[in-house]
Amino acid sequence: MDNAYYSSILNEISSLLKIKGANKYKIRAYDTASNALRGLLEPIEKFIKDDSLTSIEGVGKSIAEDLVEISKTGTCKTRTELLDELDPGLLDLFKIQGLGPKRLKTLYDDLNISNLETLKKAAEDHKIQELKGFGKKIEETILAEVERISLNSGRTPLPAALQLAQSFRDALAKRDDVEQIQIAGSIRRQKETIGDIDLLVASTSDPKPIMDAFTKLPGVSDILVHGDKKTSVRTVQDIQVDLRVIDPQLFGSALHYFTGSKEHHVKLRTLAKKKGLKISEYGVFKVSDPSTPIASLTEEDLYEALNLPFIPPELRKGHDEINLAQESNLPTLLEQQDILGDLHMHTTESDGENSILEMAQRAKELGYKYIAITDHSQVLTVANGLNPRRLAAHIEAIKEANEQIEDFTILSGLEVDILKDGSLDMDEDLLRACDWVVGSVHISQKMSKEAMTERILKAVESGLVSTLGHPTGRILGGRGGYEYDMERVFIACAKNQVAVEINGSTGRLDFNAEHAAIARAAGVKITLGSDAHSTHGLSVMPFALGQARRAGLEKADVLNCLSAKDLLKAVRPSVHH
DNA sequence: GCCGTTTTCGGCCCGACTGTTTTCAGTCG
Repeated sequence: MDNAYYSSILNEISSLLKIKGANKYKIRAYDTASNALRGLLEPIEKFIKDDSLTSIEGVGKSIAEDLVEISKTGTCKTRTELLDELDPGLLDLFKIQGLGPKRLKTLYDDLNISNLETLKKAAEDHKIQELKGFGKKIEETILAEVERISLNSGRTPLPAALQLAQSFRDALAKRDDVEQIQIAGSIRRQKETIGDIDLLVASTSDPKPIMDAFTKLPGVSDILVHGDKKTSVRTVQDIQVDLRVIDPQLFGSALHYFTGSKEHHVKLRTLAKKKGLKISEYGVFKVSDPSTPIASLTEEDLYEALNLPFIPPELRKGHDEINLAQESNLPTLLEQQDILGDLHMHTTESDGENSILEMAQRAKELGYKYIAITDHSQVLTVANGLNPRRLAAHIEAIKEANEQIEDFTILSGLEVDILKDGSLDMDEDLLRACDWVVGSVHISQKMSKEAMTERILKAVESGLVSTLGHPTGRILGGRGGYEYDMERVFIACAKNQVAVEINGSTGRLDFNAEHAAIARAAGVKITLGSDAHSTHGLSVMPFALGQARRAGLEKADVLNCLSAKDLLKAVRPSVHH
């Protein structure tokens, strides 16, 4: 069981406790612990073995006992007792906007509503509006929400959400009364999937016309909230967009508030309180003087008022970033200009749309010093993968192209398939002849965890692979990826000097930040690759960068920060000696 | 339920908006 599983169980307990009407701080304790587990760099089993669960911030005696039980049985008494008492179908009802724990409890107690079906029936029969605290409007909302949820649910991949956010941002930026506009929320934190889009506008004029215009933008299907300071709409893609308009003097504190995460705010505001300060979207205030903010213009000012260094948005997860900031141990995050090359791309030789030279020229325009050309190997017939004869010729063609471009290096390479038995889909001497080899699993993804682990280990131990390409195989918002013992693979990668990739292609973002952070902690180096299939595709690198930053990676962790020469020395010691 | 260079008991972030109210609870972020 991975940490995400433990985290999800605690989260479920929290939801059940809410319906039960438990103490809200007890509920929060389960939420806090759930979030803390997501930030761990080592498997929970390790903490259990060392009897050190309570060293995790937010995990005390009770939750530690729950976790031990979960490791043995997959569940725990706290959870099973709640499920005996409450219907598990209730958990689905949390997706309905406007229904929180209190109203859900009323519906459950008074009308025995415990799932979406019974909820829909009761709303259609107009039973709900008769309940105390409910009315006609809520009943209508419920019906609309049940319909919406059955059609669509879940989070939107970051790349798609960013595109939508930018279109809203650009539309509003044209207005004269909009002095400044910025995308905040989980997009700014580079979360790989997005729940809703948050936009912040700075304006000295009346916010109302701005918010009215916002509700009338193309693509808006519903207006959810329309107040003096905040407006929320839903788009035709069923994504919620929140807009807040604020005085420019308060932009920093508002941006900070609107960027989140919620967990970061709770921790930071608790710290502020201990210092006799109060933080809100309107600034940092002394408790003794709640009328004049001591910081509000920039986020830097806000952190400074708390005697902290600036914490980049990507790190604001409510994990250990505030502690690190207090100790001056925050990582110096990787920047775009630190990335000297792109280490995964395709050309017309397999399934790409552009030539070697076209890719190189575009990469040079983007500011890179080198690229690796990594077309597919032969088993991927659908992608026109290369057999040994064609690869030999391709290596020559890459060398020729390299002669035709100045102050730039084109590395010859291959994205070689890791076959079902762990062997590599190419002759060994040709793999040795390549500068750079991305080893990837594409075919036969359905196999047992044990077999997949052995398969990948064999490739890692071959000494021929530079980096593992899109290491989980997951598709963002699609299939979940194959399972294997990541800890064992990381240990082997560190030992054999094999890196792991953060693949920036918009459908993948694989590894994500959480996996990359765990890999780094295990001593594994990271590579970034666009997996571009055209010159256009080279521009997705910021997504890989975003995951790297969210993982807390520094220059020293990422091989793309090395020169082409040093890069090759960092991997495959038996090939490059 | 968790936590503690103020505390092992008594706290636990802060504000906007809506609908159902007659001054506010519930929800959301």
